[in-house]
Amino acid sequence: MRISKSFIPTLKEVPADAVIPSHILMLRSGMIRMLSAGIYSFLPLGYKVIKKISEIINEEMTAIGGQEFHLPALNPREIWDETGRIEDFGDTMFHLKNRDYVLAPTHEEVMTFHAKGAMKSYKDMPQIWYQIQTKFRNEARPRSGIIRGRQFLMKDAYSFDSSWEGLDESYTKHYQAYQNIFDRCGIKYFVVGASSGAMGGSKSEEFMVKSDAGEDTVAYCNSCGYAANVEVAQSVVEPNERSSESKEVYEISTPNIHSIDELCEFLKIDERETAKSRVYIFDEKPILVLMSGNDEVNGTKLESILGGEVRPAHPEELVEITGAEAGSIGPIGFKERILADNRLKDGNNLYSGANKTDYHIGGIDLKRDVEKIEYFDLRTIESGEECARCGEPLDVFKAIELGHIFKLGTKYSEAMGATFLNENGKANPIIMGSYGIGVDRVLACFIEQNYDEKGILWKGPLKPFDIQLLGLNMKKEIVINESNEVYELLKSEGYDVLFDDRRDAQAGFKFNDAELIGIPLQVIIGEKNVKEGLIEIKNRITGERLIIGKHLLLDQLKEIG
RNA sequence: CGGGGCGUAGCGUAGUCCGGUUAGCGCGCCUGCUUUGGGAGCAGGAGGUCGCAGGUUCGAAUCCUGCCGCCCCGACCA
Repeated sequence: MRISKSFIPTLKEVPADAVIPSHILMLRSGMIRMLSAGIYSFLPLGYKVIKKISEIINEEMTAIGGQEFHLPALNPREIWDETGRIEDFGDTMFHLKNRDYVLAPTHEEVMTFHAKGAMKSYKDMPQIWYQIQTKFRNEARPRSGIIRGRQFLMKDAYSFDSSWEGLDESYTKHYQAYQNIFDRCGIKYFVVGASSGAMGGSKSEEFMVKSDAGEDTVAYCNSCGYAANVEVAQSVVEPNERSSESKEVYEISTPNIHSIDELCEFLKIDERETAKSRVYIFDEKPILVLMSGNDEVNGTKLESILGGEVRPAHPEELVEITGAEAGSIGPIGFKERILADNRLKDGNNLYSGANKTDYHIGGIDLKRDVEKIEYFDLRTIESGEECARCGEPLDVFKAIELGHIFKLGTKYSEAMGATFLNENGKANPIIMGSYGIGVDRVLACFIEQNYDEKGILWKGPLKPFDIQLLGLNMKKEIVINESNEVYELLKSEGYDVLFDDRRDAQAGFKFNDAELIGIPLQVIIGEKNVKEGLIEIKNRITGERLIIGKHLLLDQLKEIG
């Protein structure tokens, strides 16, 4: 493709609104442009890569028996009412104003709708159906360029099985297909156990990419490979030691002390001698959650223990419930349910709030003084804690979710009445799985993992072109002729070539553009070399230059690769 | 949704606190000449509802009010 006839609007300067590398580079290299917050257009160069990713996904899905669909983004509200997910999604779902339609954020409902009545017999299954299409979510805060948008390209697959063993098989197939897909794309990733959240179902795993731009936090053990979203991650934390003697409970005046750090500073004590209180509302009733020191409550763990959603109590509610403001709340005298983290188990001589603003209580013995107390693993784990599997220190870092596979079970088939007849002629709900990949995130993640100060470093099958051909002075007849000739030659050999044939651009300008776009191989036609029958090949990644006789060009390119 | 920042030409920005020429600069764009292996030089030129609306004032990019948009942190996130 000739650049002079293409639309590849590169930018020399960094757009003010872009912050993370992939966003900056996609804008600068002319792959995307923003239309509105979280809504991006793919320009030809960007879309070309998207299609390459899609093609890899298609091949791997076909390999496990997947069949591609094209589904409506516009959905009647009823099918979402059937599964109750209008409420689950809440404000995250887009609703149309002038007709009772929603914009689909995912496609369990539509796929189940089609499976219903079509999968009549156990003989009709297994099936794997998938699509690669735009999804819509009314994200409260889009961010990080393409990584979190209000509309995004997602591949989602659904498996339909007549038995739980069949689901296991479909799940395993997808797991393997996903590994193939990400490996082929050249993405460095890892797999974590995850919470299935509002999707429902039992087992789920996420394919993650380590990145500061990520929105998930994961724990990873470099030693044994244990990996889990911090929502569910566990570590070994021994309960605090119990002193041999319990002091009496006593009240302390602690004016303007609101945090554990302030309390420790004020009383000259260690944070492990304190019990932090958090009040949550579950099922319209308050629950006190006690944590050791500054340990953070893990909301996901709390919700799975309680079996439902919780929310933190508002400041006004705190006063109403406990009689004290935040910072002075504690277990002594708290009349509702009390949960405590395992680390506090049977602790004594603890300091906590007095349920009286600006007062704390010391000498608390949880065993003696707090009758109804239930202990659970409620902590959010931290970097450096011991791996629950092998005991080595865990690494905790941010990551981007690229893929997510779920064993859905019968949540959707039951809700929508999608049943089949089994061997005994009995109607059973179809057993489903759901498997997603953020296609445009694959692009962003690849760039996050492959760039330098000059631009993108493409390699492998995602590269938008094989070779960038630079004609350095396209006003000189000799360079024009030579580069046109080389262009035709490379094309005829099957290379996909981006030909910088711009007449007015300076050499340095072309070099910088080529490095920004980042095609792995550059073939450079300069006047001096042409006159000596020479041609230059440059490796974008290593910067290595080779000047060779023109007749050796094809051999040399084959050798490189 | 809470907190913070920003909005001036296609891009990046100065000016805004403290109101007062014709809103300035760099890049890009157009014309011509020169240059041609690391983001060219000279000359000439085009391009602005200063986010929108209202208000204060003799006078508003600048002050006030409301709204909209974008970015960052947080909350939320199948």
